[in-house]
Amino acid sequence: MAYGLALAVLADPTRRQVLERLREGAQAVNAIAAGLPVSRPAVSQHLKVLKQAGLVEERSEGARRIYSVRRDGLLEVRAWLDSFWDDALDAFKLEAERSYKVKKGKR
Amino acid sequence: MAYGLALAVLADPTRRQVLERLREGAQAVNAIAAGLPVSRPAVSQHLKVLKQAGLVEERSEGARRIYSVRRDGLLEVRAWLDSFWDDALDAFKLEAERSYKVKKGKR
DNA sequence: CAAGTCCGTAAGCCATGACTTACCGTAAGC
DNA sequence: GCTTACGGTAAGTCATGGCTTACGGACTTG
Repeated sequence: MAYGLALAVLADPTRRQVLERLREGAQAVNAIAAGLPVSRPAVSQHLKVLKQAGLVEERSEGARRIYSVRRDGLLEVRAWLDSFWDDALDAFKLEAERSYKVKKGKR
Repeated sequence: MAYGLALAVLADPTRRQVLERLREGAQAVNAIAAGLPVSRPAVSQHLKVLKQAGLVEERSEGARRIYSVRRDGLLEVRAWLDSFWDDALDAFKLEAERSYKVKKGKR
């Protein structure tokens, strides 16, 4: 239902780079900012927006804030895209979620 | 590969409304603009951008330009989202495409 | 061919948002 | 307790882009 906000947030290339960094695993803000072409405060701002959109989640670890991808947020966008295949929607969602759980279980 | 452009394009609410109108079937520009809260030229501009991003396609029918959704463009975005499930990606894509064809064939 | 429809493009306005530097609170280490 | 890392927030700048009105070209119809 919040796919609109998520899409607006995913529109920014820097923000997508942040997400891609997090794809490899949860990281602190400094670690994320290292290697990105923008300043650390800029990354902080992006993380705030990503969090509001439900695309990342934050956990405190001492003085550090560890961010990680929140896949449910991405699923909402996926669901909207799937809706363009109309009645195939339900099949998509079910299969997708089932596949994911199966994969996870295997590890 | 062009998912970046597609995401930037999908970020705009009006543009998504245009797409949603087209979900019900191919339409001419006037028909699309009717019911939308913006002017017809604005719709034209959005259609241009949507076309550049590969999200719609255009066909001429006399003086009218008929636009329709180009699902392959949406699939690129889907594929990128799926990549956040890493190796589950291939399974998703295969299942999704297969499901779609099955559904289509049933009609 | 003249009048009317369809729609793309140009020009200009204005709001939004991405970025920077500067600053401040909080936690950790010597 | 001081100093140093960590990172969120404020303020200000600047570019981007979505919208409008005005215009012009292409096709259709009488």
